[in-house]
This record gives sequence, C-alpha cells and structure tokens, in this order.
Amino acid sequence: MPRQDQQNKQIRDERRAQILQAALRVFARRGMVAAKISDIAKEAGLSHGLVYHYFKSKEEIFMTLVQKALDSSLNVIHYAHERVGTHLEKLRWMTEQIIKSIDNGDEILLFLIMIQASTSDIVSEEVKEMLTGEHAVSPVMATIPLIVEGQKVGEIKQGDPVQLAVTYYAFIQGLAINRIQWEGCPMPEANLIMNIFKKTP
Amino acid sequence: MPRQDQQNKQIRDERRAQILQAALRVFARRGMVAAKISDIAKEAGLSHGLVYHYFKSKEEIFMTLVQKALDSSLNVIHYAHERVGTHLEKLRWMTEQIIKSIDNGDEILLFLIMIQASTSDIVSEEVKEMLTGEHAVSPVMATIPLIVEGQKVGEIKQGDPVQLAVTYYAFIQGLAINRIQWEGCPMPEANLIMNIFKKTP
DNA sequence: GTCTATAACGAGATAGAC
DNA sequence: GTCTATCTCGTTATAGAC
Repeated sequence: MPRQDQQNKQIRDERRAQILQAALRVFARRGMVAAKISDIAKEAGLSHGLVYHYFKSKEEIFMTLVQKALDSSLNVIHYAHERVGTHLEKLRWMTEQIIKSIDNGDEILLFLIMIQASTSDIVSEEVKEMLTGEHAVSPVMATIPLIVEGQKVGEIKQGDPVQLAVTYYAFIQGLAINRIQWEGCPMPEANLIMNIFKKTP
Repeated sequence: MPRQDQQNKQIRDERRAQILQAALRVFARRGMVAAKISDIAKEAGLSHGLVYHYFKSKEEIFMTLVQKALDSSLNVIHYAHERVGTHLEKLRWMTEQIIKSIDNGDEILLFLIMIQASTSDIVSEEVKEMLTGEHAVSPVMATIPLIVEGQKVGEIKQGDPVQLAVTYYAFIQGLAINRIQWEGCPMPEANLIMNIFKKTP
C-alpha cells in the first residue's frame, strides 16, 4: 500500500470517528429526527456536505451508533461471564462497570441511543431487526444464563429468571435516564441494585 | 347560557380531548418532532386543519400533555400521603398504583412523554420551566417527605433520602421503558421495588 | 365547527468546484 | 478530501369556502 493511501486511510478513519462522536452527542439529546445533519457537522467542526461523503444518510449514521451501543452492552456481559468468582460477584462487577459508564463521559449517551431505538416507532426496519430480529441477542437474553446458573447453586433467589433480568435492566435504563434528567444526581451503589437478586429473609 | 352554546361547548371539549388523546399516542411513540400534525389528525379521525382550530401549535399540544403527565404523577403521590397506614405501606400502595398504570392502557404513554420532555434538548423553555423551573415540583421532591418520615420512625433504612427517591424513580421510569420495549414483559411485584427502602440485615 | 387548498419554510441529499 | 450552492420535497401553519 503506497504511502499516500495510508495517510488517506488514516484521515478517513479519523473523520468517520469524528462524525460518529458528534452524531452521538446530537442524536442522544435531540433524537434521530430532530437532529439535523448541520448540527452534527457543526459539532464535528466540518461541513454539511462532508458528512454525506462519509455516510450515505442520516439513517445510516444512526444505525451505526445503535450497533455500537448494542455491541458495547453485550461486551460488558461477555466480560462478566469470563470473570472468576461467584455468579453474584460477576453480576456485581458488571453492575459496577455499567454504573461507571453511566456516571461519566459520553458513554451514557449510548444508553440513550439504545432507548430511543427501542422505544420509538420511527426507526427503520433494519434497526428493528438488529434489536428484536430473528437472531438478535438482547442484553436481557445474554444475562439470563448468568442468573440461571446463580439460581442453580443457590446464590440467587428463585423465580422467573426472565423477570429478574427484565427488572435488572429496567433499573439500569432508569438510572441512565435519571442521570440525564439531573446531572450530578447521586448514583446508587451497585450493592443496592444487587438486592434484586438476593434472597429476602 | 343559551342552549346552543352549551352544545357547542360540549363539542369543543370533546374535540379537544379527542385530539389530546390522539396526540398522546403519536407523540409517545414518534417523539415531539417526528410526530406530524397529520398523524395526530388521522389518529383522532378528523382533519388536519381542525387541529389548528383547537390548538395554536404542535408545541402547545405537547406542552398540555407534559402538564397532564406531571399532574398525574404528582396526584398519586398526594393520595399516597393521605392514606392511612405506615409510611412504608403508603409507598407500597403508591408503587402498586404506578405499576398498574404502567401495565395497562394509555397511561404508560404519559411516562414516555415525561421522559421525552425531561431528556430532550428540543423542548421549549416553557416546558423546561414546568419541569425544572423555580417553583416546579418534581415527583422526586414530592416523595422525599414520605421517605424522611419513614426514616424517622425507623421503617425505612437510613441514608440520603434524595438518593433513595432518585433510585426509586429510576426504577419506575425504567419499568415504563422496558414495558414499551417488550410489550407483555413480566412486571415485578411492588414488593420487589420496596426492597430499595428496607433495611438489609 | 369543519374541511380543502395553499403559502412559506426548512432540512435531507446531491453536484460540482477547488 | 473538503467545501458551497442548489434541488427537491414534506411539513407547519394559515386562509377561506361550506
């Protein structure tokens, strides 16, 4: 690969990342429809037209971000599975990671993107497919094995594991929403959330 | 008041309610910006132009709904205060009511409106004022006295009451989101949520 | 009170210059 | 690779007929 091409590739990768970063901020706070390409361009510090050089459409940018958000949430579950310790400890570690990501920086915006994508009617069929399609894997589904295993060995209280997982993610998403509504609101300890899984005497 | 005028007033009240009901459905699922006046008109079964006969703008419709959502959430807290029983029982009753309203009908859509209004940048200053203005009362704030009283008499675990309230509403909002994402998802018992307030031995 | 027709405007997407 | 100018279309909001 000629030297010039490598430099070009680097520029292209940079610009793409730059646009995605800007789009994340704009989409998360304004929503897919209200977000204007010119908003994204301005946030990224480049021209309106250039955005279309790197992405086919606004929809494509949004889809890319939804994919990123989904990957990110599945990743932390994956790492939790691989940790050493009890199932409850794995879940606690995962919860701590999630709270951290809600608590600082732009990572929380990925939650908002996910919530928008999964509660809104306006998303394209492709996005819906990613979230609820035939071979789509949702965070809830990916977490269930961990819960079931924990129940088998008696670390986690009995009951429908699906309901436990749903409740857990309801909590997580609610925290992200709350954090946006009230920046600097006090975040609960991971332990408080873990009470969901513990036996009540 | 002449007979004719009374009939007219009734028609006007009906139409207004009809439009608001339709707007609630459309706004909740598409968002304030993506929702088209023609969508609302179609859902309400009347013409595009008539909507503007009853409301000055799309913004005004949205604002009216935000106010309704806010009133509704404060009302249930108010009733909880007035009930007989321990503070924990009041909170449990309130939680049951909220879960019921999330679980069926269009009431859940009011939660979505509130969440949209409070997480989005696109809402007008007037709406922001309603939610976070000088003499605005948020559900979190309205619930804190109940928690503080419960802590005084030892029914509720110690700790920052603001944090407890935030956590509680995070949970509630998360449940509403979850319910939209997955219609028919299993809803947790009110008791599960009450664990937030209970002392952990 | 209700409708249809239309004015006015803004935003997504493209073309083509540099 | 980057920008500005422009095309095009859909939507809000209004005007005026019934």
